[in-house]
Amino acid sequence: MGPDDLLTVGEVAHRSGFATSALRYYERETLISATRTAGGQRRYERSVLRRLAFIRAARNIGLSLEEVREALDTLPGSRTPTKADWARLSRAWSARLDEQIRALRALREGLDSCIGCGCLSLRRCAISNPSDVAGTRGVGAVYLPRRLTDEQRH
Amino acid sequence: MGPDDLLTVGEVAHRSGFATSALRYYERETLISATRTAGGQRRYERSVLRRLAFIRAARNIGLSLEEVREALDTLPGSRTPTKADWARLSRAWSARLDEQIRALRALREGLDSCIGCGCLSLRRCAISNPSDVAGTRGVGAVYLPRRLTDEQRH
DNA sequence: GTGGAACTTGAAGTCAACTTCATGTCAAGG
DNA sequence: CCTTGACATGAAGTTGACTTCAAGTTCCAC
Repeated sequence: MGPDDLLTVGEVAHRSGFATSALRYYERETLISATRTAGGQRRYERSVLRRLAFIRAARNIGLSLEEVREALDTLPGSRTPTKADWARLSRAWSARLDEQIRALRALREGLDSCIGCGCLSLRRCAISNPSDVAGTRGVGAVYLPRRLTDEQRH
Repeated sequence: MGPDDLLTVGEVAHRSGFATSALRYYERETLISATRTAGGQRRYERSVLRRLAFIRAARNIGLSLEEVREALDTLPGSRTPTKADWARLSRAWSARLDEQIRALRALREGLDSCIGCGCLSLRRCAISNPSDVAGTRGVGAVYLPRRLTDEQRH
């Protein structure tokens, strides 16, 4: 009956595009799971690949792992998730993307008017206003990612 | 002739919206500078406020401090930057914003088609494809920021 | 001239999402 | 049976952009 259909970390890493270290990290963070061989090595079911695809997609869209976990937790624990399950999760992203695009456009419009006067006024300029749309709390960019066009992978 | 027109860190912090710790950090990173009193306390010229407004705007748009530094370094060292100087720097952002919006729209379209089938296929789905548009190198989201609507400041 | 708020410093801590390292064990082809 | 590549672990390191801390100093209104 074949080799029991289970995948090693190396195989999962190769097929998912994640590093093995990332897979171990995701396991610690309870985003994925695996059975173990008698010797203690991980063995993954095929379904982990779709789960990892979801994780990558979510990360691409900008969700934190915490948010990914929350989403994954809404999957039925009893049965293998269906396409409809995944579609439901993905659908929620659409609104999020719309919102982000909207925010970006607003920022761009503000920028256009700022360029006209070169002001960047602390009080009037929407772009540089600290208490305005952008709540720069926490780490990193508020509106946009870095390195959008930097696609090298090692 | 008035109190010499110089600002303390506290004043600059209050008027710029940055924490004093951030101002010290920016100084270490040579993004801003200050003179000192006989006793060693910082005193800022008013022009630092516009510089900080630029920094905040750039951060809102998603530039790293490194990129901000590069931009600021193109300002003339000899004279006080004019509105035209600031406008020139801001203009460069417009293209960047356009690019980011474009990438977001592409992502959204891909998502729409993915929702249709619920696939998230590792091979076919543009959204979850590891080697596709998103080169998830470095830290954080590739396409989008987190916490876009989370505006609390403390 | 004094009290206390505001300032100074370097060092260390934080956060997310991993990666790297050192050291040791497992699995399977020859 | 043996070798060797793949795997295991916990601890520590990385990055960017700061914040927090401890301990001491300065400024200035009264």
